[in-house]
Amino acid sequence: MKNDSFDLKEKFGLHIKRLREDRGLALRDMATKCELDYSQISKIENAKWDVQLSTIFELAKGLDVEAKELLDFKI
Amino acid sequence: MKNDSFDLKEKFGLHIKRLREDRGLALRDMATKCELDYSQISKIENAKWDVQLSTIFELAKGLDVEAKELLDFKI
DNA sequence: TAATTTGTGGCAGTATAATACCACAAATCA
DNA sequence: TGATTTGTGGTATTATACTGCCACAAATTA
Repeated sequence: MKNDSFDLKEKFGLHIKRLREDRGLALRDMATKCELDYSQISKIENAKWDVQLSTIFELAKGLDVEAKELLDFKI
Repeated sequence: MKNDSFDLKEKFGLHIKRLREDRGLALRDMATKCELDYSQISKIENAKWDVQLSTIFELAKGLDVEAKELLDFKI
């Protein structure tokens, strides 16, 4: 895996978590809005995975945002 | 894999290819600017892979754009 | 206190992204 | 024409994302 130095996964996970909490969504709520298991989302937020493109688009569905907004954070 | 219906990988690949060609970069040129093999980039452009987050950021380095711009296309 | 909600993390199995090569054909150029 | 550049695709191996489930503790609520 690349980009390990500046901990991309961690920044991404925190960004997702922030967006979710801003919307007052529980993991289980968000999971009902997309094709992801709530435990998956938890793992993503906690930087366990280097998520794939299709997963990013699912997260966007769950958060009602455009996918590109999910990459809008400082690395 | 999710999002199969609207062919996310294909749209993404075409978007990458367009950005690269707009910059007059050959695959081998672009590959020198990031931690990707030129044959990898070819496969991504041709929708062979559901790329990971870290790979998206590498592609962005190779194209001198912000990662979020790589998700800025219509699905 | 009791019941519910919430987040975390474990598990096993499957699919596939990533890596690092290389060969080849077609296009481009000298 | 001959040399170089360019894109495509093959291969074998390794790592890990994903799936779907579930148990648990802590926090929240009634």
